[in-house]
Parts: sequence; C-alpha cells; structure tokens
Amino acid sequence: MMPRVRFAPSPTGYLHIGGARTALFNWLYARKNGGVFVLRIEDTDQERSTPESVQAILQGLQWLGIDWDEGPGVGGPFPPYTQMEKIGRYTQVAEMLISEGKAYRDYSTEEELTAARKAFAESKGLKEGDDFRKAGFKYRSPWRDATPTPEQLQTTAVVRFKMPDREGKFGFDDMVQKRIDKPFDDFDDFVLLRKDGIPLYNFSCVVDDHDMEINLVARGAEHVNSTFPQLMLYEALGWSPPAFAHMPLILGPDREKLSKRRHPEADVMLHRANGILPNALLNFIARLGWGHGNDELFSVAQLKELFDFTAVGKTNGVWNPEKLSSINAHWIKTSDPKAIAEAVLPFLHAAGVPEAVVDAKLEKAVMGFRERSKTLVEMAMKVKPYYTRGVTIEGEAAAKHLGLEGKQMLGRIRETLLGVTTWRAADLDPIVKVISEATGAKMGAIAQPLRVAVTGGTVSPGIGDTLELLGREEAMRRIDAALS
RNA sequence: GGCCCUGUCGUCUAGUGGCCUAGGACGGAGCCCUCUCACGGCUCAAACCCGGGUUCGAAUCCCGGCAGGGUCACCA
Repeated sequence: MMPRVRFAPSPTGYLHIGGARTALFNWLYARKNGGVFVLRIEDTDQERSTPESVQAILQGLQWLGIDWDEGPGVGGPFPPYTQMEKIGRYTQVAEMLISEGKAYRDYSTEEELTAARKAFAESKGLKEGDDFRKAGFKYRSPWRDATPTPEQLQTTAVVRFKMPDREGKFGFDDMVQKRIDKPFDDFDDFVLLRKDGIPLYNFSCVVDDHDMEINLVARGAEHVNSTFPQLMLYEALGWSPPAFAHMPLILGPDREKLSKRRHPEADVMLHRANGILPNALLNFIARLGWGHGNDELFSVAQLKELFDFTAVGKTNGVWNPEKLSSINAHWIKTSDPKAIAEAVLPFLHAAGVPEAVVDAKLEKAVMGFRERSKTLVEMAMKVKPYYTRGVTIEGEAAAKHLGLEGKQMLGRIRETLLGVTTWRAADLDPIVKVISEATGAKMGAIAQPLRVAVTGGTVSPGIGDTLELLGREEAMRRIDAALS
C-alpha cells in the first residue's frame, strides 16, 4: 500500500523545531517508500491563526527543502487543504453522528460548565488558583440523552461525541510507542463542534485524515492521549483508522517541551539567521530521537535512504546547541564551495559588503575559511576584511609583531614580494621559507609580521592563501601602510 | 492528582541474556601536526536511577520504589 502521510501544522506563529522534525520524518518516510507527503493547514483556532503564520510555515519548510506533494500552492485530489475552507464538511459529518445517536447537541452554557467544573474541583478539595483539571472532572451533560425541543434547535449548541459506556481497556499498536492501552472510564464526551460551528482538533483531524486517505499519522508524542478519542470517532463513523507513529518530544535546556514561549531556539528561522545550513539543521533534528548505528553525519539523500520509524526511540531529547554547531561546521567544510559561497553571500551583504558576488574570489575565501567557521555568520565576519580597502591593525597584534624587528622583517619581505611575478598561493607560500633560510629567522618571525600587516590580526589562513585572496595590489598597499 | 510514556557518560545515542573491561558522537582535559588560527590525528576523564527477583549468567526479562516528561479545554 502506498504510504500517504501528512504534516498538519496550525498557523499560530513561525515554524517551530518540533513541527519541522515531524514534517521531516513524514517527508523522509514518504520519499523513502514512494509515498505522498501532504501538507494541511489546521487553522480552526480562529483566535490565534493568521495568514502570516501560514506563509511563515510554508517559507520555513521551503528553506529546509521539504516539499509537499499535496497541499497549499500545489493542490491535490482531496481539496481543500485548509480546514476553514471545509467547514460544511465537518457540519455534515457531525449531523450524521447526531442522527445516528452517536453525538448530541449540548445546550449547556459555558458558564454552567465552568461552574460545574469548579464545584467538582472544590468538592475534591482543590482551591481557587489550583489547576482544576487535576480533579479529574468528567462532564455529564443533561442533554446527553434529552430530546431538544424545536425552540432549542433554533439556538446554538456545541456538539459532543457520545463516548460509549464500556468496561475495560482499549488501545492501539503504535509504530514507535508499540502497544498503548487506556481504560475506557478515562474518557469524556468531548466536543466535536463549537457553538459557532467550527470543529475542534480531535474531530477535524479525523475527518481530514480520512478524507485525504492518510494511512499513517506520524506526530509528536503529545498527541498519544488524543489518539484514543480519535479512535472512538473512527469506530463510530465506520472508518478504518490509519496507523500511528508518535515521536518523542524535543525538550529545551530546562527539560520541558520545546515551546515558542520559553525557548527562542524553537524558531527554525532563527537558525537560518544564525548561519546554520538547512541540511545541518535537518541532520541535527533527525538525530534527536532517531539513530542509525554509530553514525552521526547524514546528508538529506542518506536520510531519505535510511530513515525508518522503527528506528525512532521513545525517549525525549534535549536540545544541544554545541552538537548543532559541530554538525553545521562539518557541512560547511565538506559541502561544495560554490554552494557555501551562495549561502554565505546574504550574510556578507548584511555585514556591509554589498558588492560581494559569487565569483572566484568568494569561492577562494570560502576555501580559506570553511575549516575555520562554525556558522555562516562567522564566515562572513572573517571574509569581510578581504573585501575592504586597507585594514585596521589591532593594537596588541602590532605591539607584538610590528615592533622594530618586525618592521625590518616586513621591509625585507616587501622587497621579495616585489619580485614575485605570479601572485598565487603556491608561489607565495615558499617565500617565508626562503627568507627563513636566508636570514636564519624562524618561520613564525616572518609570517606573523606579514600576517598582521595584511590582515590586521594574528589569525588567518595560510599566508600564501591569505595573500592570494587579498590580491597583489591590496596586499602591497597594506604592507606599505604598515611600514609607514 | 488520574491516566499514558520514559529512565546507559553533562547531552544525543549503540546495545534486544554471555561478544560489555559498556562502544560512538558533541562538549571537557592533554599531546602531536604547524608560519598564526583552525582542520586533522592520538590519549584521558565521564554512564547502565535504586532495590528485589528470574537465570549458570542481566544494561538487556519480571516486580516494586524513585525520578523525569506528556496529557487531562467550546487550543492544536
């Protein structure tokens, strides 16, 4: 059977890391198994959903390189892919359930419900300010088995699912969590449709997954508990449920579920701004919860080949910025330099080098700094001085390497450099050694004054590469400036 | 609090009864390489939550504690 999986974010903000990983695993699974990856927008929370968030999520996925086969922008055989555009469908399904006695209109007011919840909580000894959910309140609406009068039918009501009264437990086999069971008496008559006719998650999710012929629902483990009412809904509707895979959560440094509220690193685009490569982020989040033997580094192509839900663990993972950084460093130094040049370009522009373009010089700069940069931001900062005219020399570096002796040496180097005909690293590198042999000076006593003169500091790639990158004209200009 | 899930170095993990003197990676310490900084190479420190069973033998199976997380809405 061809897998049909989906990622169904609710557009209440940027794409967050947990969502990105859910999308990634679904996408990898579809790509590996020749399946279809569906993107669905769950915007039934009218309070918090915004069109800007939809765009932010789409852009986040695009940046990561996660493409969808059906959904916003691309369409598909089961439209619409945005829940608010198919309200009529949910109403229709709800009506069907009501007519079959599997759901009912509840005319209780919100105030009555709140009061009942509060009274129950207080009877359990909870006080004002406590979390009333702890009381284990289950609402038994007086309308559960009542027949509404014609007048009532004219007024609005929520629609509740009539949870069957049964003994014992029921459960399901999860591809990640294995068997999970729960006692029946744990469940409540949950709300299908709000008073305004807009469906709630547990309902719209089931209707859509069915309508879109989703056969594997892979989502975060925070949803395992909602799987039970959803399963009851499938049964009541006579629909066959999909398979499930509930992935472990990603935790913040404080060990709590990574949330937009408390954890800035939850924002996918923050990592882009920080100079993280998309494939590095993908590599990192894939390893949070999923593993393949002792391997750590995976290209997207390898991920597509190796990923499997059976290798996803059950333990939550803590966000580890150092590991991300190290994985990013790996992909910076091993990716095609031209691709890195393209990636670093916007950062270079932002750093104040608007004239930079992807050319031979930038690629050379990338080669010079790719082993020295953990992020694109860092690389841009390091590359920038090679694009300016002249350079400011750090006081400490000058004091250490451009004293009387240093300047004398620099003068000698200058004379030698004047005779160089081809300004290439291969020709420039040996000069340090030649002078060392001629004068008896240590290589460091030669390279460092030169390095400080042309870069302004004590740190740079090999001296030959540094000079070549600068170009003859600029290098000589800086040497002259240091000498004067 | 009820219910559900989890518990191997600080972190991510390998490990599915003997291959474990518990392996890898990040981070940490040190050494080597070296014109600087990096990269790279090598070495070291660092873990089976606790207690009972089962077994000739347990990180691996069972039970009980403890700890952590999730969830209990007219949010998703």
